[in-house]
Amino acid sequence: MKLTEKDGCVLLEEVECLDIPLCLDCGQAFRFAETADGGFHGVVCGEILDVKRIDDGYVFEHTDLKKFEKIWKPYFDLDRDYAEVCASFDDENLKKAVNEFYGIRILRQEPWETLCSFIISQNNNIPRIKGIVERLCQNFGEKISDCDYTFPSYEVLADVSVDELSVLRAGFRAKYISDAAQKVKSGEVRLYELYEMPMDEAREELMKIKGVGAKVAECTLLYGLGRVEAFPVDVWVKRIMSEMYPDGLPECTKGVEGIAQQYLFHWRRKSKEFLKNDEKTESALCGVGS
DNA sequence: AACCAGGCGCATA
DNA sequence: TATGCGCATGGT
Repeated sequence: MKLTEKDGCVLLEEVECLDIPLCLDCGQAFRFAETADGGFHGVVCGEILDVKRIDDGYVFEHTDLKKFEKIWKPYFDLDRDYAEVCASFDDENLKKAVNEFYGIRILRQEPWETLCSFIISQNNNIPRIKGIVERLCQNFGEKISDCDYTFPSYEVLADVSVDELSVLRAGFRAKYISDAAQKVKSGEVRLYELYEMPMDEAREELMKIKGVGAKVAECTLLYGLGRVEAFPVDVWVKRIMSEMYPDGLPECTKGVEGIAQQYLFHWRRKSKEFLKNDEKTESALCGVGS
């Protein structure tokens, strides 16, 4: 990894397996948007991220080496050797997924933001999840620029009534957000102790919250607490498991199931390889009743 | 106009 | 333990 500071920017070069646009747009984070110049813009831990590709590296705007070490290096999990992890995947499907979407990493997002975002994600679609999260920040976060807001803290949200949360248009999820904020604030849920807690205990801790089941707990542990052994199973991963791994995940994913999951998830959703069959399935389903 | 969306809580057996 | 249904809202 090579870092160079210049004019209030940091140039990042020589990192294997890092595709930042892909990381920010593969369904693990909900606060980023592509800019007109092909970069990405968002807010992380109160810091504005503006990043774009340049030659073989990336330019991070309005930051310096110190801030980069503190915020962006952990956020993009730059100390983990993903090339090595990917190379260890001794499995045909995983190899295809990695080959087509090389550079996906598991983001180390802020735990509360992750928990809250994935509560909102349930029975929901990504464009609307993003809208709700955006309104959450605009209404209850701190304004840090003309158009940027921080993600609101659990302390703030714990004192916002479910009724006041109706501006989010989050539907039945509003009461879950409120319950989560209150339980984290009171210490009933020890969110910031989940980094090293045994996985089963960590899952149970999160599932004390109303609206947090196995899937949301697993996503929080994976994307929020860097627990790469977590394995969220959603509708897409269910498809993968039944289509490709009826007897369970291959041995080579042991300990990094979450990383394997992210590649498989994105591949199964986005690869052209599956488009035809999925359309066929849909039209077949549509045709049943008519 | 039904049906679906990175699920979950609750009721029922 | 295992199913199945309803749920707020918005997009096709």
